Amino acid sequence: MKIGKLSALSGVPKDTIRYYIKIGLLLPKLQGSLLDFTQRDIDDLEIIKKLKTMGFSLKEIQHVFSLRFFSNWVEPEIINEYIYLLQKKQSQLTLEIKSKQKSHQIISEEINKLTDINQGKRNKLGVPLMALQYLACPNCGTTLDIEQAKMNYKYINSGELSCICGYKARIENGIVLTQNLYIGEYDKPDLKRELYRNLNEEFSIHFRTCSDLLINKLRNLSIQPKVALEANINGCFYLYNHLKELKTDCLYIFIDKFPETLFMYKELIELLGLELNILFIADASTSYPIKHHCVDLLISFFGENEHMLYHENTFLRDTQKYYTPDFYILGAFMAYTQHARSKRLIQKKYPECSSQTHSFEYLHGIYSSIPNKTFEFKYIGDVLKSSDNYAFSCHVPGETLKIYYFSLC
Amino acid sequence: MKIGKLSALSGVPKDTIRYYIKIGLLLPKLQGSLLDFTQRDIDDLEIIKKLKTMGFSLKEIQHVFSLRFFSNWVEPEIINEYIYLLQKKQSQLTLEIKSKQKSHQIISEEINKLTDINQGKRNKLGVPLMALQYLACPNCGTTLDIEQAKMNYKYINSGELSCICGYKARIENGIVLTQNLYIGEYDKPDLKRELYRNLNEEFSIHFRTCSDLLINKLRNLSIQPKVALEANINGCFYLYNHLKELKTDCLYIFIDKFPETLFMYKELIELLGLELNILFIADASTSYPIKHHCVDLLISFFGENEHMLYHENTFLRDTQKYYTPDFYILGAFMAYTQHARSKRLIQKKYPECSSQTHSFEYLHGIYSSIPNKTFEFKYIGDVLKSSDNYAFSCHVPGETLKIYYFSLC
DNA sequence: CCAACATTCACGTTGCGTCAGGGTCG
DNA sequence: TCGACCCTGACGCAACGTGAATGTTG
Repeated sequence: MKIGKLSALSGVPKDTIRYYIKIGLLLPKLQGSLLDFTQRDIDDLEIIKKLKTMGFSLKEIQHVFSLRFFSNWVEPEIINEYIYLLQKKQSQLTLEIKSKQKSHQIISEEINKLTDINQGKRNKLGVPLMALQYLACPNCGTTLDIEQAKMNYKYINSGELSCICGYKARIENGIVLTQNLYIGEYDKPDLKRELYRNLNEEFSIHFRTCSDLLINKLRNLSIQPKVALEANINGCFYLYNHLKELKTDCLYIFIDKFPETLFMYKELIELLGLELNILFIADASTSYPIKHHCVDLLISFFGENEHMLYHENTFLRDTQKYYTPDFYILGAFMAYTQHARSKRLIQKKYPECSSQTHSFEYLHGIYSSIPNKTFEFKYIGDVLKSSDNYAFSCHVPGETLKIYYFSLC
Repeated sequence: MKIGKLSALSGVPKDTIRYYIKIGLLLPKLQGSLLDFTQRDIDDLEIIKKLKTMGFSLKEIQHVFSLRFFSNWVEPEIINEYIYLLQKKQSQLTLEIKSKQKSHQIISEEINKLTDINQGKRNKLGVPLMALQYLACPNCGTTLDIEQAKMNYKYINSGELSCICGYKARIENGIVLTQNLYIGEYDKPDLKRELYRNLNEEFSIHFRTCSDLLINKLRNLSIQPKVALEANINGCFYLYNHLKELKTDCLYIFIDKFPETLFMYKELIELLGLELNILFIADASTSYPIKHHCVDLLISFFGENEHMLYHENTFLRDTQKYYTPDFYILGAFMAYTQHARSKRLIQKKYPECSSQTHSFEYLHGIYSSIPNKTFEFKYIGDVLKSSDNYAFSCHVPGETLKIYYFSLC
């Protein structure tokens, strides 16, 4: 009988049979180079199957086979040894069963804990009163009037913002909505946070490494910021993952072109029950209703990558007017080499894209040219392949996407 | 904190921690080339431990970590996904528990079956009546007288054998005991069959391969033997492992220098309940109380190796007178190369040993010189290392012990 | 200067699965 | 000549353990 037939007969894959032969569990005859199985081999295979269902390893089965082969299976000592093996295996199984039951129970406890988790305090957020001093008309720079405001002791929930020059905006659900809506067709709000679901391992590790570097830098800053800004949070929202570590005496301005994205994150942040001052602004331009020269920290976690998909210049240049003289930037950036095909794919997919997209040299040039500031960066690693929907779905597998952490102080 | 401290603190081996780092589960800071762990790493490690006790694989833990890292652990969708993972793991555990319980039960059944096994019929053996025609005085070749015999319809259990020349032997417990007792000090009866316990794998496989070849040859012989002989069974007893396959119309003569060994095997064989004609002879010489020219099959399964430890010549030469003209031999032999140190160790340990011990060339020469016979052999494989107590405890590890199957027809 | 740490690298474990590359048979 | 078999050999997985060779620190 050839191997195919034995396999069909016994239900054991051919490779497995060959493996058993290799380790000496089965010793079929050879006809030339062909294996030739007999009834003995069929019987042996059945015994192997049985011992395997009992939980024996192949090595242990070897041992049983050798007992069997050299003993006619009648010698009391041998039978007793076999029974001993069986009993040992049984008690081993008992232990394993107990351990698995324990695991089962621990999981039950964990599930119970989780169903409680959302019962914690919930902290409804809005435009913090302390943020009002930073609001200003983007056209004339004067303070904005507020009408029909609904508020509590700490937050404004809704109202109408206006300037004598005619600029208008409103607060809805605690979020500042300007009249600069995104009308492009090349981006959509990521309300399911899918970006964070399909992270491949390589990217994820570099991502977290950057993240660690950034949070450590933030912790050890000699001067703590008063006003921090993170924009383009639909693309990647760094501070969201570190809210618990943030100081409460700072104003955090989170800007995105999609109100939906902001609403989503606001609700999620409310679940955390934190006492943070957060100003959410929905605006698709770079003319924000905030005062000039008041932001002293910019978080740009792949923010420049995102920004330059829709603008020719860097976010830094487009928003330069908002920063204090001694502001600083912490961020991360991903870059392709100059002539990477991935780059051209991006430019095709995003027609508004900068000609300098994903160019670290360009970023370096711009950031280094800021007077009185030091641009520092660290090369973190390469990603050779991105998951679908990631890196803007334009990463040609095999091309190196370099990940950088940087700071401008 | 350095790795040693974290290891001591958490109870997780250093190598394991390093492994977790390698696969990106832990991402500690680096200080030069030294790892520097913080509270975050301690927490992560605790979570890993917990998830592992729940039965998650490291890859699954990776996934949980990524959920945790990117979600603040409050987003309902993420929490639900985690709960889903937990539940999936639980049902997987349930399946595993059931499977193990099944295994446990199967083992119980097997143990029950085994306790019944020895209840089978038992067949008390003795000197078969049909063997009497082959008994003869080794001195004068005449038939032997039997006195004070105890017997049933088939076997003689005890009695006194004598020849007019003065030769004496007796039957005790169904075994023929001559007056040639082993008085040497270099061998002992192996009543625990320890030889077969410590077989290493390599040897075992070759052993079984030889065994298969031999039994197949035996099955396919054109002329079935009438009288088969196997001696030196204390060293290795081939036919014992194949009794169920033997024809019942043949006389099997099993000879050994130790009555104890024969008694042991006789009892074991009785457990099998077979209807075989077996003549057990205890004799330390090669002058057996059997007729000349009556044996037509000799089984020499490493028998020559054993014999030549105590005799200068081969067993074949020493017992040539007992064979019919058209007898044949089936056997196996193990050999060292000419100047192997293992060989010299054997000669030191067994001072009565042949100068040609373990020499396949010598065996080949002797066996090939038998007129009208063909010596065929097959090289089976090498053994580089023998277990303790095996190959006469003289195998220098690394030296090749060659295994041969052979036949003389 | 030595011991006690640390690092990287590579290979072994178990029970196969999965190619790649090539042979043989009808 | 093609497909259906067969062979050997190598590599991969999980979760580390175990060395060896080679720093680094107190």
